[in-house]
Amino acid sequence: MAKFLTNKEENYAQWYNDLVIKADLAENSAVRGCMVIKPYGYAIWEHIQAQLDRMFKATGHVNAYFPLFIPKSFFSREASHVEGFAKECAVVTHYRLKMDENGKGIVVDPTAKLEEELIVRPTSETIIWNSYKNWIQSYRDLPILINQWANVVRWEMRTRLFLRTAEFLWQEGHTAHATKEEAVEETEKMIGVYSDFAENYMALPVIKGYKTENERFAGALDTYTIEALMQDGKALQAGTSHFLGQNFAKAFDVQFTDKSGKLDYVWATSWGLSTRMIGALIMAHSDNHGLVLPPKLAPLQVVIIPIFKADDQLAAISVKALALKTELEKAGFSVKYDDRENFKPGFKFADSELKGVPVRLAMGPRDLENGTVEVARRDTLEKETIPLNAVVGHLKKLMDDIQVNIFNKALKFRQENTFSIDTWKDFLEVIDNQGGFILAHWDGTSETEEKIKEETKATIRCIPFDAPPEEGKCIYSGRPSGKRVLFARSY
RNA sequence: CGGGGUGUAGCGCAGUCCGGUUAGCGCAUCUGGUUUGGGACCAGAGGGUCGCAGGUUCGAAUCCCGCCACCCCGACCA
Repeated sequence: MAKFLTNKEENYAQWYNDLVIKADLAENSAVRGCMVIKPYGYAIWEHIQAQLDRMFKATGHVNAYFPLFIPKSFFSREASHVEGFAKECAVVTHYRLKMDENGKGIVVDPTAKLEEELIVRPTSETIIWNSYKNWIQSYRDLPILINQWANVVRWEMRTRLFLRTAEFLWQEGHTAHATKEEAVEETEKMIGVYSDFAENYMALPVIKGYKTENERFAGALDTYTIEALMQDGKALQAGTSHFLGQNFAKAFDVQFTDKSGKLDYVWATSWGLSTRMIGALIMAHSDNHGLVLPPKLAPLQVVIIPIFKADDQLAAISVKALALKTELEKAGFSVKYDDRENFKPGFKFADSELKGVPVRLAMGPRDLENGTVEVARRDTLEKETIPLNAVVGHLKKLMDDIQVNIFNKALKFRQENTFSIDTWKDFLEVIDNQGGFILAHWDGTSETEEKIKEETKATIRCIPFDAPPEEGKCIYSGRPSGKRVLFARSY
């Protein structure tokens, strides 16, 4: 079965790579570390975008667009921000090429050196706050609630399709507020939007929490995260929301007059979610047959496959199948009729599974005779035959079932792979042998966190929002701790 | 950026150690025919700057030098 894919039990990393390529989501490009997102993969991103965009608008945000290039001087304004990103920035130094004087090829024109070098944005806080400075004078100008859909560049050493690429697509929200409380509320609201999106659209259960100081965004006072567990027991940070305090306002001198006429710095947040989510989607749900996509994000929800011997048979089936396609489309499903004549049904079945189409309908002579259609669901691979006139109603319910089922499956997996650990010995045992999430006590110091990372490669993924107070001793140092934090090896 | 591996037709590979006809094989593609309820078969055809650039040689996919890309493992990160 699935002879074109590496089994995920055999080699999970290879299975992932195979799947991205074979399902036609993306491929490597001629540029180191950069991927080509192919139409099928991009369609998934478009669904992610469309839904998130609706959710951003519903929470009062508007879209805008800021430049790809950031003057180097802007970058150095916020100290910890520069430090965080300096090592992975692409820099534009020249603005012109010319023909090589020795006649061969084209070279950078050394006379066209930029006076001030430009950084290709790894994130846009600085360029955006430089604009906000001009937009904000009074409390009446606040809040500013802007999102941008953009590409960013982070010069990564080691890349993997979707999970970590030198250039990736994302959205970044950047908001400005009059009060700390309002900014914190925004930060919380947006991690809530992400978690709602992850769980209800991606069918991906996530744990919301605070990042530790070590794992925090460069320049943030507080970073909130949603953490998901992949099928190989590694964690993946699926979205982050940052409370930036007044750091960027101070760096760019953005002050406003409040109601009482007093001058104060503006409070900021930023939040982002990237094409990495597609990697999460793959690793959370898919199997050895291929992708498993949640109906709410699948580019194609239903594929109809005709089964026929002779041309006149195909013609008869096509009439019914196309009528069904129209009916399903009217009901809001995205449907493809796969009447390619150069492939046998078996191939098409396998192909629809590889691509993760949630529901497959097969229609052959038998069905024509009986007025039925065969319905196969991708998540469980179960098949059943139902009357043609009941298909629309059936699929409406089935799509919901699939959406819920893959969420529950992922949730069950997470529950079975989350361990409450109290001794260092058990911690090592679990990290090395099964992976997964570990809930354990931690003394709250960066030193301990570093030591644990060095010795086990596990990091604190987050301090869960809902971690109940519980007296205990740090798993590593034995010092007192007031609650458990979430450890895992991560992507 | 360090260690290891790979690069030969669209894809997967053999050939490279030990240089020597016209660079092969499978899949895919095209044509014709037979097929079609879980990855069809037969016959024929097309498709190659052997990753790129130098060098050694009468002769280089093969040997030498440099570069590039990808994969795996580390360090760094969303």
